[in-house]
Order: sequence, then structure tokens, then C-alpha cells
Amino acid sequence: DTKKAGEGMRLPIQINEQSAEPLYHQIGVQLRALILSGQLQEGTLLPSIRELAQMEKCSVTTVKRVYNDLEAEGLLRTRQGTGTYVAQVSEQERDKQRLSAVVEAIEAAIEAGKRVQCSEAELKQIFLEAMQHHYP
Amino acid sequence: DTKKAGEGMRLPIQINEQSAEPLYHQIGVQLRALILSGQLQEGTLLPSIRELAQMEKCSVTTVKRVYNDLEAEGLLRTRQGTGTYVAQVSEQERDKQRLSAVVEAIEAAIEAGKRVQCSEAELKQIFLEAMQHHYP
Amino acid sequence: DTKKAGEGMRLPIQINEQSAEPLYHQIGVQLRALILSGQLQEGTLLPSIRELAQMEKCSVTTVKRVYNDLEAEGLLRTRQGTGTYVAQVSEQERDKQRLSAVVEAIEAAIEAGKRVQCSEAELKQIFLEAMQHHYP
Amino acid sequence: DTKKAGEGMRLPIQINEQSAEPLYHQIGVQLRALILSGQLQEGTLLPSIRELAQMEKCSVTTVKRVYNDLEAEGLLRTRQGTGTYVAQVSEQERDKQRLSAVVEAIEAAIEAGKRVQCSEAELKQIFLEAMQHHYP
DNA sequence: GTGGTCTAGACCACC
DNA sequence: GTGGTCTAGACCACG
Repeated sequence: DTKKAGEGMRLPIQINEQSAEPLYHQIGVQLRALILSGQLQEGTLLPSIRELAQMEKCSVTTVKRVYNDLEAEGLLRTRQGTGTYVAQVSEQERDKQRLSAVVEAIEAAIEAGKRVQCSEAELKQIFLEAMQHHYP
Repeated sequence: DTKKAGEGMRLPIQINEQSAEPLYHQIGVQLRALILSGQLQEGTLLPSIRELAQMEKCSVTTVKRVYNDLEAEGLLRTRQGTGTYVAQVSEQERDKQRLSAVVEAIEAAIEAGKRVQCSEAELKQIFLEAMQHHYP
Repeated sequence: DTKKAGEGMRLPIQINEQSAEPLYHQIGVQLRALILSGQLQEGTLLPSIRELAQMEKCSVTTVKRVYNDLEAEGLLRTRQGTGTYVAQVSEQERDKQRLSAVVEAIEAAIEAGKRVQCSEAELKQIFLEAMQHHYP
Repeated sequence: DTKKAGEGMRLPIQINEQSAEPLYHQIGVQLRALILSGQLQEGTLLPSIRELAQMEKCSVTTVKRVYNDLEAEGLLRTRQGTGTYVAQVSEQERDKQRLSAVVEAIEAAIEAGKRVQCSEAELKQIFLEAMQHHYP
């Protein structure tokens, strides 16, 4: 009961070559989000490390590192000779993890605001303005 | 008209040993915020590199890098033999820079939310909840 | 004097999908134990490679490897066209092999204990406690 | 308050070249045991990845992987430019982890015994005999 | 000096 | 075909 993805399966992952953020981290963040948001469902077969490496124009080792990290987090399941699958995660656990990165980022933003002595109103205004750009 | 800070001047800068964020970056972010928010006024004499290194229990080269970076940004000015001072910055320029880090952080948070397919309402709720913790 | 097993013969072999242990190894360990403990007697006809592969939902090459390994150990015998049988093994040889895996596992456990500087008493307590769970 | 280890610090780690066990795993198991058993105390500076690689005659990348894994487990703490230290772990957490590998190994041994239908007495005898060799 | 990332490629094990 | 390990070396970032 593992869904097979087509051979040419393409993950919507975008690499920003300009960014100082490490490659494996960029890929990891996006793949993690795809799983936690349910865009990749349980049991889905991911591209092989070689395929994804080719797609993202990076080394096989780099992709392997991403898969390793996500497996350590319990989001992926790897079987030698077979491939790498989206692991079973409890609905509860997934919901918990889904927003954790967002909450952290919001907290960080608010702390940045407090460091420059933003008022509550000032922060809210910045937030709402940014939201209008993203959810018009 | 350069105000002298006492020898024992202490900057309210906190290092988080646990964080993976580089030392020079942690210090830089906080010192920049102190200047941009007006907590350190124009002309104020900062602690010498050696003094600050001792206070923060880090290497002098680390502090040197921070002072260099902020000088390059035009926030600090170093005079040979006298020390490092908070530079003159136009009100307009300061206001512009003051919130830039905050805006960036908010943008990053919203993008993290979109990656896991947060709705507008969901994001707003997370933001407001976090705000309540910081501005009770 | 070779006993025939019915076509639908089912071996009590359980695959653990979660384990990182290779499939052929999981199957091999259990089949070997069935033979060495006498639960499968001399001359018994085993399921065909294809049958066992179907039962365990694995590849025929995996089962083939298991049969090959056990044949190399002298526990199985394959006759072209007829199938694979439990081989004749001297009582003495079987007794010797039966406990070898157990002894090895016990040794490994004790060495793990010594690495974290377990006392003799500590190790004995752990062992006895675990035994109580398995032989209540 | 981090204890400095002498430059030539040598860890009592033995590699078995014959074993099929991966290098990074062999090193990891032993280093983990040194920490959990208290032979390496909190704050101790470990050999640099290059030093340890030279000592164990393996690649820097392999050592890095070990340090990464143990850091992910919370046993090590790494600071760029500075080195790798034994992390602070609560007494309680350390005690819990210290025996977990041992318990697992004992469980595995007992299960191996049950597969070949060992009696309780038989298993106990094997265990006690093995103990006599290790704690004479 | 330290660690952090990335590569290209080798060789092996599993299915 | 798949993943798993390991290497040697490059280049960068931090203190």
C-alpha cells in the first residue's frame, strides 16, 4: 500500500543559488514542508537520490544528507534496494510539526521588533502590510 | 560634541551559547539595534574592542569584525587612537534601517507559513497569539 | 524418506517492515532457527521460492538468496526440479549450531554493558528483569 | 568552565577493520559509551575532527558524521571555529540513555533464544557462563 | 587553528 | 535499479 510516483516525478523545489543558506538546508526545508502540509502523502515514493540530485543539479551526497536528516526526524523511511518513502506520521504529530517552524519564525520577528523598540501597533502594521502582499 | 561613556560602560548584549548563530552575528544584531533604536546616541563612545571582548567573553577578533561591519554600514566611526563612536546618521536614514530587519523577519515567517499552506486566518492567529505573550 | 509439505504450507516467519535489518537476513535468521530447533524436520519440503516470496511479499531474488545461504551452511538441500528440502544434519552438529547465535548475542550484550561500565550486578539485574518479561 | 583536554588527547577507541560494521558506527558507539558512562565529562573538548581522523586513520568526513550524529542526540555541542565539546546532559537523561543499548541487546539475545526454543534454564546458563568469562 | 558545505567518484549491499 | 559507506580534497566561515 505504497503509492508509486511516476518515474519522472518532479518535486516543486526551488534552489536559490544566491542565498548563503546551505543547499541541503534549502532542500530540506522545502521537502519537509511538502510532507507536513500533506502535499506529499504517506507512502509516496520519492525520487531516488540520484534522480533528485540531477533535478536539483547537486551532488548525490547532498541529497542523501537531506533524506538522512528527514529520516532522523521520522518523516521519511528508507529501505536499501527499494527507495525512500514518506513515512507514517500520526495526524497529531504532523499537525504539531507543521506550524512549529512558522511559530518560531514569528517569534523571531517579534523579538527583532522589540530589539528596536517597536510598539505593539507598529509591529501589527508591519505584519498586516506584509500579509496584504501575500494574500491579496 | 562626542559624549564619553564611562570606562565601565556596559552594553545590554546577551550571548546565547546554545544557538548555532555565529558570535559576531549575535553581537552585531544587538549592537545595530541599540543604535538604530536610539538607545545609543550619536557620538557615544563605545567600549574598546578589548573591553567588549572581555565583557562578552569572546575573542577580540570577533568584536573587531562587528565594529568593522557596523562601520561599513555607516553606523559606527572609528578614530585612530581615540576609539569607536556612534556615527551621525540622518533621521530619515535611521528610520528606514530601523525596521528593515523586522520587515525581513516578518516576510520570512509568512513565507514559512505559505510553504505549509497556512491560511490567512491561521497566520493571523499565530501572530496575534505570539503578540499577546510579548505585549501582555 | 522426504516428507512433503502441503502446497499451502505456511512458515511462521514475520517480517518487520520498520527494521533496518535487510529482508534476506530477517528471513534467514528465522528460517535457520526453525530448522535448528527442530520445528522443521529433516526432509521437509519447503515452499518454492516463488511461493515464499509471495507469502512474505518480497522479491524472489531475496528468497533465493536465503535458500542459497542456508544451503551453503548445509541446512538446506536443493534438488533440480523437485524443490528445496531440509537437509540431514548430525544431531551433534545441529546442537552445536542451535545456540551459537544466542551465545553471540549474549556476548554482544555483555560487551555493550562493559562499554558503559556496568557492574556485574547491574548486568545481572537487567538480564533477570528482561527474562521475567519473556518467561513469566 | 570547559575543561581543556591536552593537545595530544587520545580517546580509547578501537576500530575493527575486519568487521562489516560501518566505521562511523563503530566510532559512534564507543564515543557515545565514553560520554554516557562519564569517562568523558561535560565540557570536555574533544579532538578536532582532523585530529581524530588521523588517529583513527579515516577520513575527516567520517569523523564529522559521527560528531554530527552525537550532536543530534544532544550528547555533543559544536561551535564553529572553536571545536566540539561534551554537552550538558541531565543526570536523569544520561542514566536513562546509558543502559538503553544494553537493554536492547539483552532483549535481542533473549529473542534469539526463544526462536530456537531455549528453556529459561538454558538461557540463564548461557548468560552466567558468559558473565564468568567477563567478570572472573 | 577550528568546523561547515559540497563535490565527484569509488565500491559495496540489497532487491 | 536502489540506498550505504567512505574517500580526498576543495573552498568557505568563524574565532
